[in-house]
Order: sequence, then structure tokens, then C-alpha cells
Amino acid sequence: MTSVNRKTEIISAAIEVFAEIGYFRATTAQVAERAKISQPYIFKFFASKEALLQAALEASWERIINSFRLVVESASKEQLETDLIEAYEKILASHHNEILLQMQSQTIQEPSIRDVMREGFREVRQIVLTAFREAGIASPEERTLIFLARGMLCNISAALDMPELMEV
Amino acid sequence: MTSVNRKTEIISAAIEVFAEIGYFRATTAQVAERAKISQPYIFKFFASKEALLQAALEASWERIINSFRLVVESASKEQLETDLIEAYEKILASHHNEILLQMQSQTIQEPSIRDVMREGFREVRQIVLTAFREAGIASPEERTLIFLARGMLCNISAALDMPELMEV
DNA sequence: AAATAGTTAGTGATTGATCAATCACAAATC
DNA sequence: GATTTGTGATTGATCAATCACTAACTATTT
Repeated sequence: MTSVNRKTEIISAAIEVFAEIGYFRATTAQVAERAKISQPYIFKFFASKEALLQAALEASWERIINSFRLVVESASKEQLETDLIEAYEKILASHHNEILLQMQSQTIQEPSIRDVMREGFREVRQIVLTAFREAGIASPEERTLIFLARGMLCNISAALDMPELMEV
Repeated sequence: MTSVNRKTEIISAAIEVFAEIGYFRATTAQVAERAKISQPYIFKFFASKEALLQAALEASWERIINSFRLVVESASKEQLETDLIEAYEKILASHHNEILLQMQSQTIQEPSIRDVMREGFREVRQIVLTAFREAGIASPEERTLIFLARGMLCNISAALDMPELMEV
């Protein structure tokens, strides 16, 4: 097992455990158990529990950003927005825990966590806004706002299992 | 000091402490200190820390719901949506902690907390949807979805101190 | 092929601190 | 004297992080 693979495994385990139990309530022992390693071994890869959360959040943002970049590169101007929505819904379905962890982290006050969250939102917004502009969509700022807003309500709809929130 | 006032004070203290520190990390001793009572005394009013969170959430939803009902009763049809937005922004400015606590609770898995959150969203959505319908607004379901979605992005914008998320 | 040395992978045991909740009790008020 | 209001002390459980240690693997020399 290479070191980088082991690190990835720990991050995956942390995403699951933090999302299911809540970051502050979850224990590093639970993460270790999920990753099938000993509890102290986590600290060979991450300086602290908070550093592990940070790494988990970076991984989750990267997935969204990579997915959106792919869509922007390949989608037609007419399909751009619907393809972005579809890409996000796929992530929400396949990596629900990463979204739950992001939702949690929106209210975590630690500076390092706040920074990751802000940078994630900033970058996603920039990708969408630039793509909308280059596609010649009218009122790109307003449309970007609505796109992000629908995404956030979609998260809540999924987290609380309230599909009616997204029904028209 | 009447029992009901004391209870209200504890709830106010809990909202502050839970919002600032995070529900799972915050301690009942911190809530007690904020309420200027002893830590055990909390448990004369609330059976558990979770019951206290539940009461805090109920209070926060009630504020929003009462405010929206007032707007719906008095606003003109043309001003309805802007007045609702204004009412929500006022709450967000004056009771930021209540919104932060709601955001946290969107991902807390305990059944009693989930139930409070679902009921809160359900009721707010119903009030807005009914008001939009009765005001003769076109596509009331779609407009309600957008209204709620913008509200959720507004929460995040405030929580992360990212005003650019709401700029057009 | 065998021995040696060095590096990487991984764990058991511990610790100091922390916390929700209980209980017995005191003080104030009615 | 009885009810209400309120607290000190305690407890059993829990946790992040550290430390000392072992096992396994790799490379080099003999």
C-alpha cells in the first residue's frame, strides 16, 4: 500500500464518518475503524483532526470543480446550464456524503475550514459565471446566482429528504 | 424570575453558544455560563442537551414564520415578494445566530432535530406558496422555489462572509 | 545466498482533559 | 411547613494526541 493511497483511503473514511455522525461528534477512532487502520496511524498522515477535515473538504470541492470544468469544455451553449445541473445532481447522488460534509462546514468557524469553503464557493462561482458569459447567456450574474441558489436548496432538499422543496 | 422566562433565557443562551461554537462541541456548562445559571439547572428545564437544541430551533422557526405571516397579512400584492425578502433580511441581520443554528441543524441526523427542521421548512414553504397563489403571481411553485433558494444562498453568503455570492 | 543496515508501515498503551447527566442538598418564597 | 428555585460535588464515559515500540520491506555488502 503506497502512502498516497493510504492517505486517500483515510480521507474517504473521514468523509463518510464525519458526514454521518457530524464532524465534532465523530471520533478519530471511528474514522480509523472505517479505514481499517489503527487510530494513532491517522496522525502519521494528518497533523490533527481539523487537518483531516480540511483535506476531506478539498477533495470534495475538487470533484465538483473538475466535473464542472469538463461540462464547460464540452457542452453546447444551449445545453450548458442543464448539463451543469445534471452534473451536480450526479455528484449529489453518488457522493452525498461529500455534500453533507460541505453543508456542515458552512457553519464551522475555524479559519482553515472557512478558507477552504470560501475558496471552493469562489472558484465554482467563477467557473459558472465565466461559462455563462462566454455562452452569451443574458444577465449572467443573475443566472449564476440563481444556479448556485438552486444548488443550495437542492442540498437541503436531499439532506432533509424533502423532495417537495424542489418540486414545481 | 418566572419559570417560563428562565426557560426563554436558557434558550437564548443556547442559540448563541450553539451557533458560535457548534452544537456538538458546545457544552451545557457554556450555555449555563451565558445564561448566568449553574450547569445542572439547565436540566430542570430540558431533559437533555438535544431537547434544548430542539426548543432553540422551534423558537427560531417561530420567529421566521410569525414575521412572514405578518407580511402576508399586510403587504400589497405588488410588494409581497420584496417585503418577504426584506423581512427575512431583517431577521438575518438581527438574529444571525438563529440562522446559523438552523444551517447546522440541516445536517444533524437525530430524528427529533430532523423533524423540527422539516416542519419548519414545510410551514415556511406553505405560507409563501399560498401567499404567492393568492396574490395571483405567475408560476407560484417556481417562484416559491426561487424565493427559498435565494434565501438559502443568502444564509451561506452571510455565514461565510461572502457578499459576492449575492451580488448581481 | 546469507547477513547487515536502514527505512517504511503500523500498533498498543497511555494520558490529561473534557462532558452530560445525576443526586443530594441549601436557600428562598409562599 | 411546604413548594419552588437553585447549586456543589461527583461520576462514568469519552477522546485527541503522544510515545515507545514492533514488523515488514528494501538495498547493499559479503
